[in-house]
Amino acid sequence: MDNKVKISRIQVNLTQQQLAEKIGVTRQTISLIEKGKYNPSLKLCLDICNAVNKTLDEVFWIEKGG
Amino acid sequence: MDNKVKISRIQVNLTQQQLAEKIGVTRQTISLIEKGKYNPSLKLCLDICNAVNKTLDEVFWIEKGG
DNA sequence: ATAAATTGTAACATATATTTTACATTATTC
DNA sequence: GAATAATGTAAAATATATGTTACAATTTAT
Repeated sequence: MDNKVKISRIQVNLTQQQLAEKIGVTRQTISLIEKGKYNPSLKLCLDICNAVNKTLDEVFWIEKGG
Repeated sequence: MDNKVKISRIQVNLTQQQLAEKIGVTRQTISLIEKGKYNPSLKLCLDICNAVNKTLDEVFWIEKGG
């Protein structure tokens, strides 16, 4: 479950805490998603995208092999 | 929770049942997602995209007002 | 119009995302 | 290097996605 949440978050200068609050979710949830240990809901993905000004593809799409 | 699963599925000539089997999920799950009554997991979204040859943005991204 | 296929939906069971609380570790600032 | 902020992580509780079974409604083909 790889993604680009962490890099996207840093690009808009948000801490996990701040992003979490902005979205209305727990800091732990953000942390686990960034670590790839959660399988987040679509709604949460969309909220994250919104907060970091990117689209789903930009944050959660992983190009398949080479 | 609007999306384009139904139209995407029809474009590749799959029934809900067939899509469900291809993904390894229940027909009901597909039905409810198409109806916008579920908030699917990212993994499931990715599986669906895979099955219908589209990206996350193409299937699950909703342009905001405008 | 009838039969068959496809889809909608409901109740209950199960798996798992998310919360809460709490503490340990790592990075940052002074 | 000490203090502070930021992050990683764990256990237990809760919310909710998904499975199972079953049946109704709708669509498609004959």
